Amino acid sequence: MGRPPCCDKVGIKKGPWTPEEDIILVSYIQEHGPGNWRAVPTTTGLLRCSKSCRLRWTNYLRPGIKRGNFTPHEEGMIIHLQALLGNKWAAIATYLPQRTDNDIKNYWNTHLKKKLKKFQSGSEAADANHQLASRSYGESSKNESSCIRIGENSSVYASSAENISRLLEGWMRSSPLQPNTNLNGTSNHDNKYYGDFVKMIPNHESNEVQCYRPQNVEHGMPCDHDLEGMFVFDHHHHHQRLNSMAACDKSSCDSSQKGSDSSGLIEQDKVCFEHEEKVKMDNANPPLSFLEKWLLDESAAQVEGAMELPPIF
DNA sequence: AAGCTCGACAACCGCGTAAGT
DNA sequence: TACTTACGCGGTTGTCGAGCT
Repeated sequence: MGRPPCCDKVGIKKGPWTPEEDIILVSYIQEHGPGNWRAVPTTTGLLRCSKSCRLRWTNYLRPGIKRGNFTPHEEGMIIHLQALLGNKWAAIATYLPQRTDNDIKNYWNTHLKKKLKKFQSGSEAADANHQLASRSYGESSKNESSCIRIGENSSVYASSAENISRLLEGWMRSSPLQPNTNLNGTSNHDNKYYGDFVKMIPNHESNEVQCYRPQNVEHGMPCDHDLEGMFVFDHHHHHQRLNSMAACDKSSCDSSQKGSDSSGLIEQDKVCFEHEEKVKMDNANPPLSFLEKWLLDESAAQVEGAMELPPIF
C-alpha cells in the first residue's frame, strides 16, 4: 500500500475562495505551518481538496507576497530569466521572492508576451528579449531614487497582505495568543506563523501595510534581507544582488534538477542570503556565471544605451 | 441602459516526479 | 522493488470587471 488517497472528489467545492474559507485555512497554517496539505481538508473541515488549499496558500494567502504593479526592474528580470530558463516559472519565481510563479506566469502571458511581440515587430526578433529587458532595467535605474519602499505604493500590497490582515484582525482580537509569545509551553515553531501575520497589520492612518517578518522563517518564505533587497534597490545593491543571484543560479542548479520543493527554495534562499552577506562583507569579485554576466552586461549596457532606445510602450 | 468584447487573474487540470508503504 | 499517492509545476480555463458601442 502507498499513501492514503488525497481526497475523494465527491463533495469537493470548487471556484473562488470565500473570506471564511481563507480564515480557516490561514488559522490552520498558523497553527501547523504549511505542508501536509492532505491533512488540511480533513482537519479543518474545508470542502476543498488539498491541492486547492496548497494553491490558495502559495498563490494568495502566503504573507510577503507582492501583488500587481510589476516594476520595470521586475519586468526586466522576468524577461531575462524567461529567455534564459524558458517557461520555468517556479525557477523564475525564486529570483523574485515576493512573486508567485502563477503571478509571473500570468504577467508574462498577459503583458510581457504582448510587449515582446510588439517590440519584435519593430526590431530584430532574436534580440527582442534582450533589448526589452535592457529597457526595463533602464527605466528602473532612471527612477529618481531608484528605490522601491513599502508603503510608498501601498496598493501593491493591498490585495493580499491587507486583505488577510483584515481577515485576521477579527480573529486575533478574539485570540488570547500574542505574537511571538509562548504561553502554553509549546515550541516557538507553533507560533511563528502567527507572528508573521501580526506583523502584516496595515497602518490605516498612513494607509501603509507593515510587512515585517521575523528572520529565518521557514516553509518557503524569503527572509527579511531578501525583502529588503527587493524593496530597496540601488545600482550598487543591484550589482551585489546580481552577484548573489548568479551564485544562487550556480548553487541551485543541482537542487533544481532534483526538483524544487518549498524547502529547496528556502535552502536556496539561505544560500542566496549567505552569499549576499558575504559579498557585502568582503566586497569581493567572485567569478561570473553566464547569468550574472548577462545581467551585469545588460545593466551596464542600459546605462550607456537606455536613453537612446525608442519608447515602445 | 443594455449588450458585447477584451483584459486580468484566480483557480483548475493533467502530468511528471518524489516519497511512503 | 513495485505500487500507489502526494506534491509541485506548467498549461489552460473560467469568472469578473472595465471599457466600448
